[in-house]
Amino acid sequence: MLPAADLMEAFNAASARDPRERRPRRHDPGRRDRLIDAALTVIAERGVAATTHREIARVADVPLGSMTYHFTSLEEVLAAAFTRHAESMARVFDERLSAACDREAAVEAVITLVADDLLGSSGDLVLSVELYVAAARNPALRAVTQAWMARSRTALERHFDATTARELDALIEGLVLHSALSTDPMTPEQIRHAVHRFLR
Amino acid sequence: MLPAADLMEAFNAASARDPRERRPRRHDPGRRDRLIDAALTVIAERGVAATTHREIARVADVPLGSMTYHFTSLEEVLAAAFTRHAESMARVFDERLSAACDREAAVEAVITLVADDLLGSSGDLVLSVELYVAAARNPALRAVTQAWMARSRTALERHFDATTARELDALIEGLVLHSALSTDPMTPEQIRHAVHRFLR
DNA sequence: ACATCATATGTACAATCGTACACATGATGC
DNA sequence: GCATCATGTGTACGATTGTACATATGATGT
Repeated sequence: MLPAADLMEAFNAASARDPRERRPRRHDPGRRDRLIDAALTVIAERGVAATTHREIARVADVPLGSMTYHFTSLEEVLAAAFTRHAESMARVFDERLSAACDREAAVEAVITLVADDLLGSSGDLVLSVELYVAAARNPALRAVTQAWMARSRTALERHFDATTARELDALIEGLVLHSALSTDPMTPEQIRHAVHRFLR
Repeated sequence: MLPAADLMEAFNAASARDPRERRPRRHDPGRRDRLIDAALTVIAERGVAATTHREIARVADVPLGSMTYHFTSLEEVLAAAFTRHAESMARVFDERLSAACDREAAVEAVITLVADDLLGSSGDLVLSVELYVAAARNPALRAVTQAWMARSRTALERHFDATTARELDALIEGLVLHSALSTDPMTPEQIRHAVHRFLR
């Protein structure tokens, strides 16, 4: 066990440094990327409303000034963060569906997508809803969501006709959102039932 | 045409009163209700993030102090506003479905619900998504959404079995949200097609 | 008539915010 | 080596916020 003095020193160095001493300059390439990730963490945990320069900087453990150096405004941070989130979501979508070789496999891919990927991480779900709200009032973010939706629809069209793809996309959206907001989320079996019913 | 002086006077009286003169006291029963409506207006137009005491007071044309008199906190305002919104939505749901006397009419009711009621007023849609986000971090609001979902499901169960009701509820959610976020919203015909396909 | 008190109004205050900006430092190209 | 400048760091400032609170007024019951 460490002496109390050492604990205090470690504590100060890690999080609550003595404000009188300047923190050592760090060589930190890719800090901008880390800040975007930190922004996503904050948005998921606290919401866009609580996402401030200072909070992101605290999570990323960088001084406040670093935010204004890497981003010209808070809007730019949010745009970068949501763009990364949408890209990440779309990639999962692409991968699942391009791995399916026939229609039956595609149906299974959709079920896995909803039950595992989308409902599995509550953080991603919250991020998506936060994005929807933010997009309602920010044209740049609206473009992000539309690109994302177009991409997921295209992925579905590898296996389904255009009309089915669009309807299925909506069903997925509904199943995920509805399930996530409910006290008793739908089980994978219920998801499977709903998808099969629609595609039967 | 009014003289400029009269215009100025009207302007001052209506919105930008001379701060030196105290505004006349108004007998205003039901002001609390009006404030909740004003809050809903602000949330729909500017978002929860921009919903402040001062902005609501401005929209309702009451002094700031009136907000803190009628509500102990901003959270209470939001809770009251979203509760009213959910109640209003649920009522529409109830009315449409209780008016249907057989299953065929119920299907038509669902289609009307989505295509007309839900997609018709973009304000209500925005309010719903704002509520979802707010509910993600506020237990009181989560209870509001859950009560709302339970009620709409019950309304559907007047005409459909429990499993179908739940799946249909999710589909409705997806169709509305998906359609609203898209550049080209689904047409009533497309909505009809999707619902019929699911319930066929 | 008049006292009471729920309601209405105006203002102050500390906290927090986005952003600007001055200064420090070391990686990099020459 | 060494100058340069991209990057890192600390701090200040005006604006806005939620909330508290002092004061004003008229509807209501007696």
